[in-house]
Amino acid sequence: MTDLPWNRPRFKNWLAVARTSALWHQRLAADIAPLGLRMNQFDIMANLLYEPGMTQQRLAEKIFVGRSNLSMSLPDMEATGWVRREPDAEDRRVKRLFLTPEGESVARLALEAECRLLDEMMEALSETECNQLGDYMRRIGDRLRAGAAAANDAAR
Amino acid sequence: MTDLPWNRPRFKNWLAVARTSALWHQRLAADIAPLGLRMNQFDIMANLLYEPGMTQQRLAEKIFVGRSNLSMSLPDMEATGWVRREPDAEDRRVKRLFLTPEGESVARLALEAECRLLDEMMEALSETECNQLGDYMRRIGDRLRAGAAAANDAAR
DNA sequence: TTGACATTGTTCAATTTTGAACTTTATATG
DNA sequence: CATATAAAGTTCAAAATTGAACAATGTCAA
Repeated sequence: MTDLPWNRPRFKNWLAVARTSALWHQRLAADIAPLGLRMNQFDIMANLLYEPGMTQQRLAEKIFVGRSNLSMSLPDMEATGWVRREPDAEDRRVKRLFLTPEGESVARLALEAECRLLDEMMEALSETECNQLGDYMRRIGDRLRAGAAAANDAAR
Repeated sequence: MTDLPWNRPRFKNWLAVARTSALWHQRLAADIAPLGLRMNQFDIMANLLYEPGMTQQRLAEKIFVGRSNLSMSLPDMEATGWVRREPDAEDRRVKRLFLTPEGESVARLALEAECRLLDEMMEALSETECNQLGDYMRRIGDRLRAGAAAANDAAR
């Protein structure tokens, strides 16, 4: 492969994925900013709304961030009154994370904003196409995770 | 909308897009790290390989980053010997960006790594499906851009 | 039980990223 | 022409993010 990959189908098509995701990230960030939320915080809160009681460790993995990131940002969110951390009864190392009522209502507002954006952009696809899109991305994601695990094993 | 959106098709499917993109970002970052490249630098160099002579302004837009970001990182990359900046003849405000020969060879290596990763993960899709994926994402991207433009006009 | 190892979360300094103010140059309008 | 406004790039301090070292707790095998 000495010539450039921009006309390879896989490359070109994935570029559309990467670009559109980045654009979406930017738009969503703008849409939730009025709520006083940054993307990082939104990720945290949406995950806690979906799965209350998460561990910091688990949350960090889900949002692709280091553990220290949460150690830095959670105290702020706790001070703001959005998040509550309570020590686990069984394992005294772990802290379990919950949204406060105020945190939950902010999270719901942000999710509504996300849904509005989603509705706007997903108008471009039929429901069938939308489902196909999800299917394709899940399949690719599975491959990626398998590859990451293999690379991990090799490094071990 | 008082109940949670996780079982809405649009939400669920887009979540797969967001998650898989993030995972891909992480894997690619790991794969190019041995070349001494960070993702930000890779984005810069790949774009300059594709379109030499870009303006800093234009490059910043393409990689979704502020102008100051480039003002900070380009001098480093120039010092490393990967990038060259030359003043535009017609407009003395702009600097045009080029890869040096060494920069180009690093960029090509990184692109090869990206192609390997792409081949690995795109095995999950047939060529038709891969093209559909690109098509869907381009259509969504168009919608997003239209919406962003509208929001911009409204703010004006 | 002990000792080695793994896991969870924190700390802290270093790196990266950002946004606002600024300089310089170009463009448009009266 | 003169003046106002816009655009390109830089600077700088503030904010966000990271990774490595660390403390505390849990696990497992001998």
